[in-house]
Amino acid sequence: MQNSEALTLAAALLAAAGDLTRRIDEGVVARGFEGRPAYGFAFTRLAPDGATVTDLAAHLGVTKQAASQLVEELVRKGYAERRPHPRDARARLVVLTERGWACTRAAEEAAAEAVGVWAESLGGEGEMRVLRDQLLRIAPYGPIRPAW
Amino acid sequence: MQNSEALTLAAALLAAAGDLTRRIDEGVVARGFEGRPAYGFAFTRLAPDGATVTDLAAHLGVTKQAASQLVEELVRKGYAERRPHPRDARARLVVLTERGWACTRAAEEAAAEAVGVWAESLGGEGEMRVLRDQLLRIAPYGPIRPAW
DNA sequence: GGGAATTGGTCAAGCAGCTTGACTATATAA
DNA sequence: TTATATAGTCAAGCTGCTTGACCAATTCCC
Repeated sequence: MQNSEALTLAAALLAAAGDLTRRIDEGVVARGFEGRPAYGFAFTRLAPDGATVTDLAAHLGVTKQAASQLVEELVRKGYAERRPHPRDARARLVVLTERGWACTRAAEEAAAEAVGVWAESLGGEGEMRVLRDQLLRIAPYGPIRPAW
Repeated sequence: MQNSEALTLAAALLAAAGDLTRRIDEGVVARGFEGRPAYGFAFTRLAPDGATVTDLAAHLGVTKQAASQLVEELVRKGYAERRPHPRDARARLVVLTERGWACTRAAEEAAAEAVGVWAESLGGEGEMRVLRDQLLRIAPYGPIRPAW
């Protein structure tokens, strides 16, 4: 692959990521939730059993101070709540509220909708799975932080 | 594709884009240039024949004020210069200097290097071309702005 | 056990990079 | 000609992040 092609790939990746992020955010807003793009990706970490601020920071690729501010925002808007951590009195377990779950489902729906549009461009869902598997092999657990 | 899978795809896309952006930026710095990630993507627009501030703003997905500040930065660092536009006295054509071309090549090299690492994970360059073509079909001319 | 080092979380201040708003100069349309 | 649109810049403001300092709880290790 030529050098210039590689930079084109990077640009395409960023354009696609930006497009998807925007579509998901718009979809969430259209479903009656107020939010910013980071919410959806925070939810994916909080969803199963909750997470600490430090976990969330690592997942999003920001400092724990920034993650703490995000959690404060989520709590203020009623999407999450802080509970004492069962095994560590320093830590607090951040879990989704019912409204948080609803917003999570909205984000997932919006994501599915956006991906559906893409599937048409690519000619089917099979291709989407291929794309997803390729991406997951590239950056399986990387922090989700595509900002410039 | 299930809704939760779609959100996973989005996360993987963002993680991959973030990983690549970081690698390219580090590679450019390692080659002796000071810069931030936006530079490389500005260069891809300026490279062929130059561009106006407004062109650049559209390409990056920011306001023309932000693009103007970026150009000011590029000029100050010796990567670009402003010339009178041949057919429009309001506009100014921003073109790369020799140092700007050198930095562009460094960015392309860094991108190729980063993509090379990926190619190993995916099992070959052919797969990378598939990935690139898929992404280009998804967001062919979208603005390059993956921030949250 | 007990002191040192580590870790989880928050408060405070600062800043980079973007935005909106206002304005000038040139170009285009009526 | 007059009015409207476009290219660019200046100025101010704000959002979301960072670094630095700090306290409380935990873990390490002798």
